[in-house]
Formats: sequence, structure tokens, C-alpha cells
Amino acid sequence: MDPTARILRLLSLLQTYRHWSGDELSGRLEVSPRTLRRDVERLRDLGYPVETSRGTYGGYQLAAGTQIPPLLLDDEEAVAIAVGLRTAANGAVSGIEETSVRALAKLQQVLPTRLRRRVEALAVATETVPGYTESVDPDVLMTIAQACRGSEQLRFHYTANDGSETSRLVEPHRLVSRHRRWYFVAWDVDRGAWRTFRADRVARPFANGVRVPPRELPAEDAASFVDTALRSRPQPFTAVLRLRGTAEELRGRVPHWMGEPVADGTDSCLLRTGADNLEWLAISLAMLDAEAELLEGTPELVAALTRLRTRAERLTVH
Amino acid sequence: MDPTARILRLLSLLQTYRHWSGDELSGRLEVSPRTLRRDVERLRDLGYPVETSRGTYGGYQLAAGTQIPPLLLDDEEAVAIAVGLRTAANGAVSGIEETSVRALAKLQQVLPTRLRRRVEALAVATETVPGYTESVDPDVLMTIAQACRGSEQLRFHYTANDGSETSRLVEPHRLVSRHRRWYFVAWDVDRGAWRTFRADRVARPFANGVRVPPRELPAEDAASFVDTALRSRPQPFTAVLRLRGTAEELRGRVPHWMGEPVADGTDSCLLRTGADNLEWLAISLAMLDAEAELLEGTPELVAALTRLRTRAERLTVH
DNA sequence: CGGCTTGCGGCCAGGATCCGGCCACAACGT
DNA sequence: ACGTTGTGGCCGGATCCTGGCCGCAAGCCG
Repeated sequence: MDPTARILRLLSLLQTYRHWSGDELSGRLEVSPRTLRRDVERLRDLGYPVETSRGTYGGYQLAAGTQIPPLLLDDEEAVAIAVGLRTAANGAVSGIEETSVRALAKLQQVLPTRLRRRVEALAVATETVPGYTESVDPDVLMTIAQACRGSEQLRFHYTANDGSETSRLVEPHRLVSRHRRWYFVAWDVDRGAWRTFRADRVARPFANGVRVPPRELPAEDAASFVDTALRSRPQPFTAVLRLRGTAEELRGRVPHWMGEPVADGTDSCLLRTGADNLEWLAISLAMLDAEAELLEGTPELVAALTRLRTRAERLTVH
Repeated sequence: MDPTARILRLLSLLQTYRHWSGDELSGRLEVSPRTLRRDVERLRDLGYPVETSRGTYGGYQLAAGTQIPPLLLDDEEAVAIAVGLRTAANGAVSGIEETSVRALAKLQQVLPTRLRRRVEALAVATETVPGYTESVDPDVLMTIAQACRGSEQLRFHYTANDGSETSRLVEPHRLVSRHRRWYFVAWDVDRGAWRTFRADRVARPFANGVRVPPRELPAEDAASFVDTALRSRPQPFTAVLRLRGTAEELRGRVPHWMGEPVADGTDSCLLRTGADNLEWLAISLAMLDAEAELLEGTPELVAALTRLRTRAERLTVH
């Protein structure tokens, strides 16, 4: 049997975090113990440390090394990873959206179709934060990401700010995550210019398979291009609060992402916070485990808080 | 150079979702084009479909097949996957917690220490749902999972229901996720009996490296054992609501995980829902985009709703 | 301490493979 | 029609892989 395939199987056996005796392994791989020892040695040469123990109940086990060995996944694990990455890519964890999309693109590229269906089925069951539903369809995101990577042309329908829908043909350059939203920079073929698009406004994206040589972006990088484009847009919703208590006391009671309370007098703090979803901001304020006073807030925010209050009232008064 | 290593490098190049010409690939791998063709053939034999195109701008690309090829990740991607799986394992996505833990255990086992630190740093920055913070430390979960898998003894400190803390030595059998919580079944060595523990009440778990032959659990499987143990516990919080509107109208406005509204009369529905976190349930009810009436709810739930109302009131009245 | 188990790695010989080079051929784009 | 690029058969020589054998070392147990 082919040594390459055998090494991969050995790796996959060792990755199950189990203690394997030499006999078990050589039995499963259908080779002599001597060959197994050589295979283990080969793995070590490749940089994947296999720990061994001798004597009664001795055997082999894979340990953490300096590089990551090829991950051999079964169906379920692959689905779990895909689902986890999708939520992460949608901003559930801040700071790794872009990497999540990259990893997801890599996985998606090789994911058998039967598993894709399972991923989708599970993603539907994703528990969303109440009132916070605005997110991109990960499939759209993936199509864009793969078109970027493979420098393929992309055709899609785009809903502009004013609600008008157009059909576009572009050469996507890069995806960028900003403020819990996905944008991408692309060369608009019809208009002959660089444009920034919001991924959540893209419908029916389709990579037509036409490969084109990558273009040079007239900016330092895609992120700064998007930032420049965004600078002229309206700000998301913000609020300023006065909280009762010292900064010390409030630490741990104010969620991390809301920002740091700043001392303001002996027994109160100022909290300057914001979010780009109104309902979400309202809930977060109402859930603050502290005596709070709203110093600044748009009328919409006040309206959202009032809505929340009214609903809670209706529910508690029979 | 070793063919095994070369095949892995080839796989890693192909996984970047790019179009590679034969010359590029054979150049990178430092072999002749003929050998590259043979390597590609070998990949195909292993079941990983490599698509090719001929003619000008021809080349190779990895496609989705029937099985998942070994995933070759760089540092950042591995971190993103680990973080994504941690959130998924903590119940952010329902239904795949157990698989996420399994995949995470596999990854964790081989994750270099430098990356572990990065995963932890990022996990701290995880945005949590306001008011919903009860979760297990993923490191604790991992230690337990790996002790189960490797049938190692585990020592830890456990906080019982009444708050008393004890030190335990057990042989862990299996992790089980139920109702957004993690439990595990283990043979308690000191007490000589099977016990169910809650993972979030475990502190300082330590696998002492002592391997023991697996014991047989006196139940069909671990999940049913946990269910039996849980049956005598108090139920999580529940509520029954009457919503205005037909089932048709309410579909899409009621979050999936809350359950299905059931028609009750011509223009109203009954919704029977529950959660095991009081604050979370209260928010979810208050955020329902429908005219609602609370038919049944424990006094605690009413109190939580009142708290929410009061806070929203304070914020809107200056 | 001695016996048992289990892994280690050197050595050997026969056989399988791997590799590069060559070639006629088949798609594909221009 | 022509150039480009991948395909796969064939060949010869170098390399390797494998299994068997061995003496050895490291744990475990009594």
C-alpha cells in the first residue's frame, strides 16, 4: 500500500487523542511493527512530535509541536468547524472575522455537497440574539471570498442605499470586515472604476469562471480603501450614560465590547458606547447591572427603549 | 525529497483556492512536471479530486469531493477555528456542542502553545450576550474531554449545589451537553460509584497521566444516564404566552429556538417556551415583535421582567 | 533484584517505487 | 491553423521501502 496514504491514516489515528500500542497501530495499518516505527520516525521528521512510552501499556500519542499537522476530520467534525466559523465570521467573535472567512473558504472549497446541506440545516437553527438579526448569508460571503482568491469575475444583484437594485459585473479584490459588517472592494467592469460594496446587500452572486489577472488597488490596502469610503457615511447609533459606582465596582458588570466606564466624580462613571443596531443597543442598556442615567441618545434610541419598556409592561400586567 | 512531505505541500498549495499552473507547482515543489502529474494522480487516487484545465492559462485546482482531504492550516486559521469551536461548544449554536468539543479536542491536542495563548486572548474578547454570561471555561472542558478520550484519571475541585467544595478523583467517561449546559459522567474513585458532574462547577481540573482501562457504564449510553440524573432536578424557567396574529404572520418574527407558535383561535397563537437563564428568557420575551400576553410564568420571571421594565423606564425618563 | 512487556534502531536483501526524460496526443484559446 | 498546456505510456537507473532479525533500553510488577 502507498506509504503516503498510510502516513495520513496513521496521523488520523493518532489525532483521536488516544493511547495506541504499537501492535494496534501496525495491525490497523497492515504493516509490520518495524515499518510502523519507521513511519513514526517519518512523522517526527515532518515536524509532528509523536510521544512514546515504553514498558507495559506503552504506546504512541500525538503531542503539540511547533507546527500544526494536517487535520484529518470526519464528517461531523468538519460540519462543526464550518458552523463555528460561520458564526465567527458573522461577528460573533470580534477580531477574527477575516481569518474565519479565509479558513471557511479553505474548508468550503473541499467540503462534499452532502455536508454542505448539513451545515446549512444547522446554520438555520443558529440561535440568534433576540432583535439582532442583520447578518450576511455565509454562502454569499463564501462566493465572494472564493472569487477574490481565485481572481474570478463575479456577477450579482446589488441593492443600493436608496433601495434601487442593479446587476453588477465586477472583479473582486478583497473582503474587509468593519463594525460588524462585511464590505468588499472590487473593480466594477461596467463602470470601469473601483467600488466598495456591502456584502449583506448582495443577492445571487455567481462566479462565472472567467479568470482575470489581478489589478492593482489605488490605495495602501483594501482595509484603508474601505475606511476611506466609509468615512463619508453616517455614524451608527451611540449613547452616553452616567453609571452609579466606581470604575472598580463596574468592571466586570459592563460587557467588554461596550467600552470602559470612565470615572466622573467620586461615585459615578461615564460610559460612552455605541452599536450599529438600534434594538441591540437598547437591550444592552436595559440589561446593564447598574443604576444608569441616559445623558445623550438619539430620539430613535429613546423610542427603542420605550418600545422595550412597553412590552415588558404589557407582559407583567395581567 | 520525501514524497509524503511533497504531497502534503502540494495539498496545502491547492487548498488556497487559487489557480495554479503546472509550471508554478512543479517549480515550488522542485520536481519535474512529470512527477507533478504523478503526484496529482496520487491525490486523485486518495480520493481528493483535483480539477484541471488545459490550453492557455490552464492549470490545477482542488474541488469538493466525497471525503474531506487533510486540512493544512496556517497559524491564524487554526486560531480562528479554535475560537469558533469554543463559542459553538458553549452553546452559541445549538445541536453541535458535542461535536464541536470533539473537534476542538482534536485541534487542541496538536495546537502549539504559542497559538494557545492567542486563542485565549481572543476568547476573552468574545462578545457575550448581555445578561447571559454563565458558561464553562473551554480549557476546563478540553481537559475533561481529553481525559475521557485518553481514559486518564482526573483530579479536580467541585462545588456542589449547596456551595460546599470538595476535591475529587474520577475516571471520566463521557461529556454530554444538555439544555445549554455541560455535564460529564465519571466513575468516582474515592466513592466507588458513578456520578454526574456539571462542567461549569469544576475548578482546576488536572489529568494526572494515570491511564486506566475503560469501565462499563450501567446505562444504555452516557446521555441517558445524565438524563436520568437530571430528571430529579428542578426544571429550567418556562413561560406560556398568547400572541396576537396568525401562525403564518408570526413565523419569522418568533426566533427559531423559542419554539413554534400554535394557533389558538382565529387571530392568536399560544407559544410555550423556556430557557435556563432567567434574564435571557426575560429579554427574549420583551423583544418579541408581537402583541403578547403572559399566561404562565414563575414569580422570578415576572420579577426579571419588572427589573427590565424599571431599567428601561429610568433610562427614558430624565 | 529479575522477569516481562514494549519500544528502538542498526543491518541486510530482495523487490517495489520513484524520478526524469522523451514522446505522441488531446483540449483549449486566439 | 497554431501555440500553449495538461495527459499518460514507456524506459532505465537510482533510490526507497519492507519485513525479518537482532541486541538493547526503558518501564512495570512481583
